[in-house]
Order: sequence, then structure tokens, then C-alpha cells
Amino acid sequence: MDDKHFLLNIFSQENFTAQELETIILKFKKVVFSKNSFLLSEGKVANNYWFVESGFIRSFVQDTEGRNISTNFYSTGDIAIDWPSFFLRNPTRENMQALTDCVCWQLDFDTFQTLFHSITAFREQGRTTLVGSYFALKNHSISVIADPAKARYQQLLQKKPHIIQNVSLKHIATYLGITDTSLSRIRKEVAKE
Amino acid sequence: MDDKHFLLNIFSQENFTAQELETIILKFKKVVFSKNSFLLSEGKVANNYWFVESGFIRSFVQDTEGRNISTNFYSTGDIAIDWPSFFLRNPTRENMQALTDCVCWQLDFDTFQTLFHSITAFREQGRTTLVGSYFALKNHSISVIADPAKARYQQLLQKKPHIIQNVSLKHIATYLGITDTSLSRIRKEVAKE
DNA sequence: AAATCAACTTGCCATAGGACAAGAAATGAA
DNA sequence: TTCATTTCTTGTCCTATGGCAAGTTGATTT
Repeated sequence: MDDKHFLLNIFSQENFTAQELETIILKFKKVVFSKNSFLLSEGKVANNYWFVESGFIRSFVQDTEGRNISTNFYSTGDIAIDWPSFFLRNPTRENMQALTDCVCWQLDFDTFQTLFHSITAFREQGRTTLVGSYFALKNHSISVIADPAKARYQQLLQKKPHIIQNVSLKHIATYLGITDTSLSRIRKEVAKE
Repeated sequence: MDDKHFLLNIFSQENFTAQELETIILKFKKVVFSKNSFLLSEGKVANNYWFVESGFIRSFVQDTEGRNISTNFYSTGDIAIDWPSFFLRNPTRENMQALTDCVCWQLDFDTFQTLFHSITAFREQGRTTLVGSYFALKNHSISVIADPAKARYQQLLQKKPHIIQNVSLKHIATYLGITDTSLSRIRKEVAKE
């Protein structure tokens, strides 16, 4: 059982000096979100991001028909951020909502900028994280075009079983680009294999 | 008629000092690609990126069935880069191929790093460009899920008419997530409206 | 315990878009 | 200028997935 600070899982002793770690970690603020509360909503400029210590969060957008489409899920160890709104300082199209009670570590834009421009390793890690998100998004995007719905479900099941287990079917369905009806059928098929 | 350096369209006098501009611009190398040649191919690590002065470039991946799917198109003023491979130094899944003869301005990774860590404005612009690409990718990804094929075509037609005019139908089709047959029919429908 | 509500399943039918194949039409090569 | 190749169109038929509605089941409230 270790009781080190949660953020030491995010910022490792390999990449940062003890001094840098202290500087960084002190800037984060612990915040708690209760189930169903919104971390971010459409039309606002995202002025914070969060590292998730516990709980589940969903981000989604409304499409032109008023349906809502899941764009991502965040859980322990993930960074919950709307990259474009946070960095371009534009009103977002996204909503981020806690699916369960959550414990998060929050950083605001101005503090981020200070760390980004003053600590080289923070800069590198930030860039790497962003590029990692880009990569994941690209793979998902290609998958929606190239793979049948069943394969997309199976990939998610394999890569992120905790999402399947903790998020309702209808939210997963829109993330996969199908209806809840279809996902229910696919899941049935996969189950009996 | 102005004969200023092409890259001054990319790095503006508003954001950089004359000194910085000179430093940056001298680092770029002018390269020419002939029609059908590859700037990057699957399995390689992307060690360069390019600003396109003229011509058209397509990036694509092979799906599991061996079909190839367009992931992006690049033309004058665009940055042609595979973000994940360039920054994470991983072998890429992407191919980038010149659709026409092209004139580009090339930068390699090590030189990029030097500029990134030494010039604040270069760093900010780089981050903004990356986030802009992320934003475009996200919108495309959502559109593939939420919008019918015809709407996706019309959006592309409106936002990037030069792509429609210069890229073959089959390449555009896979970008939109449909077959060339379907795109042909959609185009016919849209034409007679 | 009853009542309510959300989550999920299932059936029936509808439809967007895919697969395949046969032409046109355009482009390029010899 | 002829031949070949690629691009694009169009027809026929097919399939994965959607739309809608009627159940279940399970959770939550009163």
C-alpha cells in the first residue's frame, strides 16, 4: 500500500527533478464532482483540465438533429480536457459530464502556460500527451470508416473493458457510431461466441 | 506582385521578430516532389514535415481488407505532417503521396526541437497548429458518425472546393467514408439541385 | 409494496449505402 | 491515331444498420 501523491503517477520521477515535481504538483487543485454534474458545457471556453483520480466522465456533443454523441470517456489516470477550447480559447461544442462521483486534479490555463514555458520536461510531456490524444482520435476515426460495428465494439472491449463495464450501453453506442438497438444486438452476438 | 519568401505567409511579422524569422526560415529546405512520389510510407518514422507551397498531397492508410482510405489532403499553405509519428518517433501507419508535382518547405525533427525549445512564439504557433489539426480531425470524425454522406460531401465542397476540384473521386470517397459508387451518385444528386 | 423511471432487449419493416459488373468517358502511352 | 488504362457512371441486387414500438428487467422514489 503506497500513499504517495496521486499526481506522481502522472509526472514521474524519471522525467522530472524533485524540485520540478513539487512546483508542478502544488499548482494542481483537488476537486470533486458529484454524479451527473458538468465539468464543461457547450458554449463555454474550457479554462481547466483535469487528471482523473477516480470515477468516470463522458464527453459528448449534440448533433444537428439534437441527438447526443459520446466523443470520449475518461477514468483513472486519464486527462480530461477539451484540447481545442483550452488552447485556442474558443467556446466549445463539447460537454463533459461526470457519470459517477469523481475525484480530479485541476489545472487552469494561466498556470498551465507558466509551467509550459518554464519547465522543459512539462512542455515535452504536454506535447506527448496531446499527440497521444490525436493518435487515439485518428485511430477511432479510421475505425469508424473502415471497420464494421461489431469489430469496433470488440476493439473497445479489448482495449478499454472498464468502459464497457461502467458506462451505459446507449453512451457506448453513440461513441461507436451506432444506435443502442444495434449495440444490444451486437453484444448479444458477441456474447454467444 | 510580391516576391517575399513563401514562408512569410506561414510565420507572420506580427508574431515573430525579424531576427527570429530569419533564424527560422533559414532552417527550412526547399524540396520538390514529382507526381506520385511518396513523402512518407508505412513503417517508416516521419523525420520531416513540410509546408506546401504548391501542388496536392494525399495521406492514406491501408485498412485490414487491403483497401486504402484517405486520411487527409494537403495543398498550398497547409502543413503536411504525421503528428504522431513525428513526435512520438514511432513507425507510421500512414502514407503520404504527391498527387501532382509539389514544391514544399521541409524541416526535420532535430531542427524542429531546437526551434521549439528556443523560440517562444515558434512553440506557441506549433502548439496552435497541432491543436487546429486535432480540431479538424475531431469535427470530421463526428461528422462521419452524425451526418449522412451527402451532407459530408456538401460540407467538403463548401469548405475545401479546391480538394473537390483537384482530387479524384475515389480518393475523396474514402475520405468521406463511402465508396466511389456512392459518391458518384451523391454528386449527381447535388448537381441537379 | 406500489409506482415510476431508466436501461436494455427484441421484433418488424425501412433505407442508406455496399458489392459487383457493364459500360462511357477521359487520359495517357506507343 | 490507336491502344490501353484509369476514372467515372449507372444498373441490379444485397446487407448492415436505423426507426419505431412493445416488452422486460432492474433501480429508485414514495
